[in-house]
Amino acid sequence: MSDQRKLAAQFDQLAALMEITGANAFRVNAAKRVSRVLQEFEGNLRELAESPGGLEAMDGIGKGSAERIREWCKTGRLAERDRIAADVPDGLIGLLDISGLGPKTVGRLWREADVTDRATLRGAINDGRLASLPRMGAKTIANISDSLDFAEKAAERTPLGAALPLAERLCTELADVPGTDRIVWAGSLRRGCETIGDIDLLAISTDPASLVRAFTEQPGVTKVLAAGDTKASVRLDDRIQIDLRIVPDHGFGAAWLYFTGSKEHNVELRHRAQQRTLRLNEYGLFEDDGEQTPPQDRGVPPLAAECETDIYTALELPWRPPELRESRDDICDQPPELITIDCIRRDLHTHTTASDGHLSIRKMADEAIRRGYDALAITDHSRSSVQANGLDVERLIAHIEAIREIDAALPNLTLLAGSEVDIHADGSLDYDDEILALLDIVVASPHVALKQSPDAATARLVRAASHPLVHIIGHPTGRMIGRRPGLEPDMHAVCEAAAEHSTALEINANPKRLDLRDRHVRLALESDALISINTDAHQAAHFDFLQYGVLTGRRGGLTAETCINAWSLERLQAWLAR
DNA sequence: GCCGTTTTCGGCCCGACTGTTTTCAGTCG
Repeated sequence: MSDQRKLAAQFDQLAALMEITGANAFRVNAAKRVSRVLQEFEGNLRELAESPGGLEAMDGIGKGSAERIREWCKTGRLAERDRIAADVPDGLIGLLDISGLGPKTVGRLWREADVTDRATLRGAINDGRLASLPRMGAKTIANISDSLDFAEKAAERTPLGAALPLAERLCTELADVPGTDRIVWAGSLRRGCETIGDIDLLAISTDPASLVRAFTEQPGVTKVLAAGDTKASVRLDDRIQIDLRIVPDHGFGAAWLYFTGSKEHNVELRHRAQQRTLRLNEYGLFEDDGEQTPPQDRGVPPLAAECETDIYTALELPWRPPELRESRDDICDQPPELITIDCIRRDLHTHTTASDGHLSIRKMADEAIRRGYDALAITDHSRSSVQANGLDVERLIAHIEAIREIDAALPNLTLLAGSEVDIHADGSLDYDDEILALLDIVVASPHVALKQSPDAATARLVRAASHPLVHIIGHPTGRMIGRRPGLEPDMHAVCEAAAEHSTALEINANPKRLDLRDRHVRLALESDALISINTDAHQAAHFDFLQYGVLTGRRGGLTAETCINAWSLERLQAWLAR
């Protein structure tokens, strides 16, 4: 793990420990913010720590945190974290992840019921210790017990690739409930995050009670967490939480903005409103008349509420696409014209039965035609990928001929004969140059030695990206979301090398990969490197992964101009032949 | 702890829902 990721985890622990011990909430927030900043940071933390004022120049890092970061670089420890951790059991931090348990309750459970982790919490529920505490009624205890079960079953966040189809299905079904005029998703799903904590739905309805009833009584609901007039929450299949909010139609934009977040983006917008003596909440943007009671409860008409654009405009800001509403995004910057799924004209990384795909060349080509693509690259695995039935030179040459033959028979689709060539641990490639020269397109990808050191990974990817016959670096880090971290190269160096040699970096759209990830796309664009969004399809349905790759690209600020899949075919072919 | 076009102190987003208590604290997003 990189320095900053390790240190971010330390700051996260520090924040949790501070919360449990009742530290000032603003100090806790500051520590959480430092953790976020560090997770986003790409670069050499130790170098930055040594340059005077370097750390302090980062938003959210002040004098105190800068000192702590320097301390960690020197000693490998955060003394303040260690000091608090000496008094507080480790297992308490894990209790904060249990829905319904906040820092106050966890602190009480520890001090008053000797709870130190999930196991002792279960024990305290079973032996009645919890019930003896004040403000611990039967319902509260039952809820804690349920949440404890749930936390053990659904430990992981839901991948974008599972959450998006689920949200689409729920919206389609709930749209049929009488009185429902509109229903959409918001939250991290709308922002296109690679994993989703819970799904947020937002609806306009003339009959909220019916909608809430349909929502809480739908098949698969294993727990109703809340069911009010405007808000309901359920757990579905003991797997994921779904929140539903119902708002009046005239305030839809304000609500959609609010529930899309991110939290940090909302805070910034509110702050901007305050500077203008305005007040922003989920009901709209109002004049701030100094009254305590919320304006919507006093019949005060909002200055803007109906659509998101109105609110941004009233705050003298450009509208921002949801994918660019993270803490790293400056609300004042003019967002670029982001790429859309309609811009994509072709897939440049796919597999057939020649290696580990499920369909023939012809069937893959038919699918590409069905989707309106102008070209398709067939890029089966190279010889080292034995587990994937990689092609030796003889098979590859025959495969190239087969691809060219089918290409000749297809007037409306250009088939590109390619290969997904393994990048060896040292950065050399799995075929000799004279073989690579026979191909229309070369996608070079790391598949093995994914635990090598950052320095070795950097050298490996820089070497591959600098190879004159390589067009695209496929899934550059080899990470699998939630399963393996993959390579952790110096991405600046990789992007610089890619830009210098006009090699494109892939956003692999498979939702298990999303590699490049969003922040790496940003780095690539800052270096003027090209991007390619590909699905790595092994069967027809995999072409649908495209949407996840596009979302990831958008989160990185990608435009059609920089994405080779959106170029005209002539431009692409000139670039391939360069 | 961080920050600044009310800048070195004083403020830091704001509302819904639940459970338990009876006016509100805690949690969540």
